Amino acid sequence: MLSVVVATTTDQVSVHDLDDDDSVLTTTDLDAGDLPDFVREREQAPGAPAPRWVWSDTATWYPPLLAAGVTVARCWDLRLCHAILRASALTAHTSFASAGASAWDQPRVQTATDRLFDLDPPVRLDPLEELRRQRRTVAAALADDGRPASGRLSLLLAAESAGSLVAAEMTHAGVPWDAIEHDRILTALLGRRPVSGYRPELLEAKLAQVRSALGVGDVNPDSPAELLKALRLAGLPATSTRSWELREIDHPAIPPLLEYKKMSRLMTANGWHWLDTWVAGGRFRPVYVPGGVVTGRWASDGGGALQLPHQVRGAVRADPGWTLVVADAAQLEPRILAAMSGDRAMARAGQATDMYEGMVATGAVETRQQAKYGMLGAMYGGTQGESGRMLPRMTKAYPQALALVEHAARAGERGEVVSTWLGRSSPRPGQDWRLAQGEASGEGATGVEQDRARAQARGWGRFTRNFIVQGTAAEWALCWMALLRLRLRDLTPGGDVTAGPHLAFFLHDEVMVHTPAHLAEEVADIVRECASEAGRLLFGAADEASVEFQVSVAVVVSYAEAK
DNA sequence: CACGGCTGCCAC
DNA sequence: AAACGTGGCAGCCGTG
Repeated sequence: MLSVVVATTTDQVSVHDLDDDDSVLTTTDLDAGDLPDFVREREQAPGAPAPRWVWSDTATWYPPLLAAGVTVARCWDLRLCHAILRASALTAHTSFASAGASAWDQPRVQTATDRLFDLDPPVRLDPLEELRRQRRTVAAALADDGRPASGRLSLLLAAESAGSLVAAEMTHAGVPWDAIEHDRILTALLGRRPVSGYRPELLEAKLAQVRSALGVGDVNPDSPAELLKALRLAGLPATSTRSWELREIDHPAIPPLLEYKKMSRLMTANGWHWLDTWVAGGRFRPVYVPGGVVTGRWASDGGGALQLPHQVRGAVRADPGWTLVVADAAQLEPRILAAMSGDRAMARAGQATDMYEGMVATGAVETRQQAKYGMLGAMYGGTQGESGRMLPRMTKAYPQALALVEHAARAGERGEVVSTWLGRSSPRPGQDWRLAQGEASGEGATGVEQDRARAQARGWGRFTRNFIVQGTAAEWALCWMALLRLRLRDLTPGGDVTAGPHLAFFLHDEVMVHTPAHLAEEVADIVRECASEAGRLLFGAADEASVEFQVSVAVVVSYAEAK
C-alpha cells in the first residue's frame, strides 16, 4: 500500500492512500501538527501492513516525525528517485528523461524566493503526479540489450529511499561521543586548551623546534608560501610543503615540522572548536547527504563526518550498559568487481575471508601487497608504480573483470555514459571537456592541444572506470543498511529508534550499531547475515561461482578498538 | 570584508 | 612509494 503525503499549504497536509494502479482510494486532510500521530497509527495498525510513505523528500518530512518519536518502515523519496531516473541510461528513451528540468530537479535547500513567500518547495510540487510518472518510467526501463530492466531499477530506488531513512535516523540518534575523553586526547597530544588565538603549549614548543632548526625567528608554518620560502632559504630542496615530499628530505627541521603539521591538523580539524560546534549532549550529529556523490555514495554536510580521523576515534564511546558493534566490509570493491563482471577466477578468490589472500592462494600473485595494489590499480586506472607493474598479471588472471573496467574506461574516454549494476548512470563530461576534444581532433590542432585533450580523455576514463565499481559498491552498502535497519527495528520496542539497537554511523563500507550490551552478539550475527543477503539481493542466489561478502565485526566500547 | 581559488590533509 | 578514484574542510591569499 502506498500512502502519498502532500503538503497543501505550509500547515496543512493531505494523505492519499492508493490502490494497486495508483488511483486514490481515500484522502485524509490533516493539520501538519497531527501528522506524527496519524503516521504512528498507520505504522502500528494491527493486522494491516505498514504503508510505504511517498513524500517529496525524506530530509524534509522525516526529522519532525523522528522528533515526535515516530518511525516508518518504508518510504519513497521522490526527489532522490527523480535524480536517478533522470540520468539513468536505462530510462534514457523515456519522456521522463527528455523533459525539461522541473522543480523536482532543484536541490532541496530553500531558495531565497521560497523564504520570501513562506513556501516550502514541496508545497509547489505535485507528489502524486510525480509518483505516477516515476512508476511509469521504471516500468519502461530497458537494458542495453533491449530487455526489460525495471527490476534492478526498482531495487535501486527502494535502496536509495531506505538510505534516506537511515540517514535521518542516524542524525536523530547521533554518534555517542565522550567529550571528556576527546579533551583528554587533545590535551595529551597538544597541551591544554589555549585561549582562542593562541597555540597550545606542545604545539608552540614543536614550532619553536622547527624555527630553531631552520634558523628563522618568525616563520608562519600555516602559510605554505611563507614556509616554502623559509625552507629554501635554509637550503632544503623542497618544491612544496606537502608532508610526503618533505619526508624524503634529510634535515633536522623536517621531523619536528612533520609533527607540527600533524598536531596542527588535529587542532584545526577536530580540536576544541570542532567539539564545541558539533558535539552536544554526548552526541555528534552529522548531516548525511544520501546521493550527494555522483557515484551514489553519501556526502556529508558539516562536521566532516566522513573523515573522522583515527586520532579521535577513542572519543566515540558507547553509553554505559551499551556497546558498539562496528562492521567493515572486507575488500568490498574488489568483491563487487568480481560479482558484477562474473569473473569466475576472481569470484573464487572472493570466497576467502581475505580476498587478497585468496588471490595469492589461487596463484594470481605472490604477495598480499601485490594483490592489493594490483586491484587498486585496476579499479582506479593506475599506471605507475606497483599498480602499473601488476596490471598485466591482473589481466591474465582475471580477464573478464579487467575487461569490464577497461570497457568502462574506453566509454568514458569517448565521452559516453556508464552505469552501475542497478542502473545509476554517470554524468556526461562538461562542456569544457567536449570543446577540448573537438578542437584537438580538428584541423590545425597543435600537438600541445592534442596532448592535453588526450590527458583529459584518459582522466574521464579513469572516472568512469571507477564509477561502475564505486557506484555498485555504494548500492551494495545501501542494501546492507536497508536490510540491517529493518532487522534492528524488530529488536526495538516502541517508536524511538534509540530505544534499542540502532545504526549510529556509516562510512562507505563500514557501519556502527549502538546497542544494549546484552544484544551485541545477536546484532553482530544480524550484521553478517545482512551482508550475505545484500549480495544475493544484488547478484542473485548463491552458487559455487558467487562472491561471498565478508564483514569483519568488532564488539567494542570505543571506536578506537575497532580495526 | 565577503568570496572563491588554492594548498594540504583527512576519510573510504 | 607516490599519484591512480570519490569526497569535506580549514586556513591562506588574491580579488573586487
